[in-house]
Amino acid sequence: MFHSNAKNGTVKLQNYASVFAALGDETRLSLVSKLTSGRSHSISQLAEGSKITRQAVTKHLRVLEGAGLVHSTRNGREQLYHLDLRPFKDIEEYLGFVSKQWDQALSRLKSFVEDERK
Amino acid sequence: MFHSNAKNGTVKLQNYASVFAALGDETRLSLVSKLTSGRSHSISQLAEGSKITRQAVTKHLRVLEGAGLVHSTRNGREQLYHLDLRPFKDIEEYLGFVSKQWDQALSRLKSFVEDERK
DNA sequence: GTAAAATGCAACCTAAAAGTTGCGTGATAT
DNA sequence: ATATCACGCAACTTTTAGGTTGCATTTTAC
Repeated sequence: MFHSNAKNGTVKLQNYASVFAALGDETRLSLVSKLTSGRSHSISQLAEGSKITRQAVTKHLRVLEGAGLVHSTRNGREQLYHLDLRPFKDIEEYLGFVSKQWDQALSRLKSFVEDERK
Repeated sequence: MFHSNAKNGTVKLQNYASVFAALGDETRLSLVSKLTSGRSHSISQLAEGSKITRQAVTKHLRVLEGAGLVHSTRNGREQLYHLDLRPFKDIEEYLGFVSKQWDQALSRLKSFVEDERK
């Protein structure tokens, strides 16, 4: 199954799935929420106050990075993570597409029923 | 972490996570895509042509149902599934919220830098 | 009334996800 | 120079996800 997005790039369902899956975890959602501050955050910053270990946070960040939701750069001994909005926009668009399909299908069904009544 | 949506209901991050997680699987995404036709589909209908067993499809449908993305009704010996757009709208809104936070944070940072230069 | 269809349920298997501990290695502050 | 900070990596454990097979139950078609 395929679907073309705004920039006319063809995106496989698989790509969407990996982005959704990356966001499908409370810990990662709260990491994302911390990263919306605009600034880059180091792993230690992102891990402090957390109930899980720094190493576990690292794993989550790599899942997010694998889905393209964040990128990282090194600065001395720190690894800095920041958001990339593009995949967010992509799935937002996909969700809009699903809604649109559904709405159109419903209105087709509705007019079909109305035609049947005549 | 909390976030209020359009209908002023307070939604926990956990709820979003379960919706994202439900969509974070290729098989379930293609089930959703089948269900956008507007009509209800039975489990057997949804399973035919699939590489996995009918029982596995049932499990996926229950994950979707658990996240509120689909609902089911019984009709004789058939179990019919149909989409519910609300959770789709919810996470679409959440994604918009994240983008907005990020954009605002960036513009604050930008004006901060500009102030520093004066 | 019997066979076939549609489903539910339980037990089981396997692989992956989520998390831990332990240790090693560069950067940095003092 | 030497602690200490920030991190990477590897091994390991536990839990969950995804999938299967087998069988029972309820509808429905003929």
